[in-house]
Amino acid sequence: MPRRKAAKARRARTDEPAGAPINFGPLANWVGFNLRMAQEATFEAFSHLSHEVGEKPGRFATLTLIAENPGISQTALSQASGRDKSSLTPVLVDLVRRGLVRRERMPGDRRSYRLNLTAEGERTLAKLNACARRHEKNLDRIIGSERTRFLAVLRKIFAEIR
Amino acid sequence: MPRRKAAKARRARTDEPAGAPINFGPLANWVGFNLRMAQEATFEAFSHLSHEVGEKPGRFATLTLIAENPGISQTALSQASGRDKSSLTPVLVDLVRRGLVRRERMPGDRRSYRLNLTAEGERTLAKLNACARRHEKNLDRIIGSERTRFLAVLRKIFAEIR
DNA sequence: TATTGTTATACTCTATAACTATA
DNA sequence: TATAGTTATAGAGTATAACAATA
Repeated sequence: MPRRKAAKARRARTDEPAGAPINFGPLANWVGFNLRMAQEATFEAFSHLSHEVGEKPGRFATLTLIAENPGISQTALSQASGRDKSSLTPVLVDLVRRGLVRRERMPGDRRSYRLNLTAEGERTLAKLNACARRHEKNLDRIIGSERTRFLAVLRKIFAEIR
Repeated sequence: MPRRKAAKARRARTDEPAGAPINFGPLANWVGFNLRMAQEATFEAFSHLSHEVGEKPGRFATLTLIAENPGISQTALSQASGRDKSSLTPVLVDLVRRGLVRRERMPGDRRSYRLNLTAEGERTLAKLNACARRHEKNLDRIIGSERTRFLAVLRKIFAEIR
């Protein structure tokens, strides 16, 4: 798990009594840098939770997108997640093999598949949603009353940064 | 560049006239998800700028940490960046080969090196800092008056999330 | 014995290009 | 010709474990 180290580094900056005081210089004041640190730490925390229910964190978005867009094609799914379709192939092979996703030929166009969750897939997604709720609760505890404003800024950045 | 695709996906959600309206379901309201989307988009934007000056975005933090902590050892540097020391070896080999970093044996302890920027390293860091300033200006334009509060929340998340 | 840095190796995630089978 | 999905392959970035040199 690549995230263990990151956790240790974070602790080094917070818990550590002394040792070697590292200077982050201008980095410490840059939004980009802090955005990255916060995101990595957050992702790592969610990773832990999802591994507890036996899933990789990356599966969450895939399962959600299939659940919310029943019958979606692999190409549409890859576009929605911003990844090349070839990156999706092994993910779907795994999800189908484990019985979480059902893949059927489109009736009208036999080149494409339509994707749906199986009952097992729904159960797994429910478990991941429970993780996400726990995770969000932790974040809410930290963010407090800023939540709405904070979320609005994140969305604005995503929509407008080039 | 893995980031091209992400850019396309973002555009798909914003510019696109129609096509296939993708449902993001509960994902759209989760802080964790939005944090990730914002960070990926931001990192991609900085990537472009740093490639324009012929550097990888990841070199920025490494060069800054060396500049701000002259004579730092590889182990200390790896801890500061939250990566294993073995991950740093190829990075430093590259930076030394390109004449950006000077590596000298510690006088007192001949196991370790002390790292410093060369004049060329300083120049490259200056160029990357210029990128970062441009990048921050873009972010500031988007974030507006929220900046201080937004930054405070990011730092709080990084410090407290587990 | 413990620590610093390197090497060997592997894993994850991603991409591009060439391919197959349809259309 | 064009599109949906797969395969082959590669690259970036990370990790662990074993090692050599030094402490």
